[in-house]
Amino acid sequence: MALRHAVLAALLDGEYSGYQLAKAFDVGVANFWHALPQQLYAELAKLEKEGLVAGRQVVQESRPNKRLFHVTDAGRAELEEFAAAVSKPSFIRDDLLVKVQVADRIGTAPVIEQLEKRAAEAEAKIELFGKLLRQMRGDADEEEFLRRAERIGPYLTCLRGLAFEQGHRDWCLRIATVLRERQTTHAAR
Amino acid sequence: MALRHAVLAALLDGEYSGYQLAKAFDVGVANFWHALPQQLYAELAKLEKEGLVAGRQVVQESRPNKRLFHVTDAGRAELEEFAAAVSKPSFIRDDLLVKVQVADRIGTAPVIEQLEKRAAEAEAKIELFGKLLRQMRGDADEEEFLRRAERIGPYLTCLRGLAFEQGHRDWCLRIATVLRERQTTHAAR
DNA sequence: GCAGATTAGTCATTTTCTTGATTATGATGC
DNA sequence: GCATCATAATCAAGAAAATGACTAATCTGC
Repeated sequence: MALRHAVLAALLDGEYSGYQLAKAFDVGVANFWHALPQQLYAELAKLEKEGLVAGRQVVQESRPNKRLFHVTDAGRAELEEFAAAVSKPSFIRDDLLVKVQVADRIGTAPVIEQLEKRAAEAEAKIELFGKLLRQMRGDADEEEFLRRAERIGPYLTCLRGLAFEQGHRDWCLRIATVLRERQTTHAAR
Repeated sequence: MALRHAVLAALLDGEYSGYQLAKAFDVGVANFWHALPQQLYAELAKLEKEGLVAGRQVVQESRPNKRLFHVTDAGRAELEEFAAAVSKPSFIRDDLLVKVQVADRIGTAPVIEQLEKRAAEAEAKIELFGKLLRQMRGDADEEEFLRRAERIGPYLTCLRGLAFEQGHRDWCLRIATVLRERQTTHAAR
């Protein structure tokens, strides 16, 4: 029961269709969770059956009809319970780390390539998150915004996303450099 | 097929029993992957059946007997293939982020507590990783070590673990402070 | 005017991960 | 001397997540 609460959290800020949620939980903007469309549609169905969210049909002319969902009182209560419960620790789980772990034993070239590709992807996300943050806080500076604004949840999670991507980018570039230099100096193997 | 390669990677540095692996993949030292004992025993069984690892029985007197595993040539080939294949992007997936996302809507107190607990856990890991790094590089300074040492894979992944935990700790403390200050100034809700 | 992208959603299968319980022995703490 | 911890592993069940394929409409670019 994990995606469940992420969906409720995302729906707290308004009505969204499964499709819209899917976009938010996919590339980039997934600043606090990630999931595929199929998972979201399935989770929404379950949540609706349990009365934690409710949907309403919206008939569209130029587009397929859609269903917009919002959190019910029961859903809000569920979220409150969740927020008070102990959270499970978060672990890193990343293909690239496994590859780096063995890079010096089994050929560094392909790993270096991937590190640099990753760094570029991280860079793109950094820019995206930077834009989102600026958008959210408007004219105010950050301190000011965090003190006064009504709604800061999304800003705070986005900050974590930004820091994560910066750390990721820095590490990727550093490791790529280290491996590259060893390639030329160690020459052999 | 992901844990699979993490296990192969871990076994690259020597022979380990399922139990030993389980400890390495559990708390703390899981600097590049995390898994429970049951998963590891299951994965080892599969890997052995496919000939990617081989085990040998070690009879012990003062302890239950154990089986030590090592990577076979086929296993090493599998790892090489894996290292060259595209890696799937890494996503944050963390209960706490979900809670922060909704904290300002549904009671901040329990979330602040958890943020501070997390920060302390991160701090503990930071110290652990710091010790591990010092241990691995011995007398040499980092630059020196990374240029000259035979085996640097585990050092590099540990660096990522360290940076991740530092980022995590900093964010937790910052957000806890922000939420706490809002609690007193915003007073209401 | 047609290919391809975008919006909107569903179904089925498989893989992975988590939870919980169970066995057995020796070592360690008090 | 008894309780508990550490070593070493297995089994079963269930929840969660990932993969792949499919429908159907409209809008956009060339």
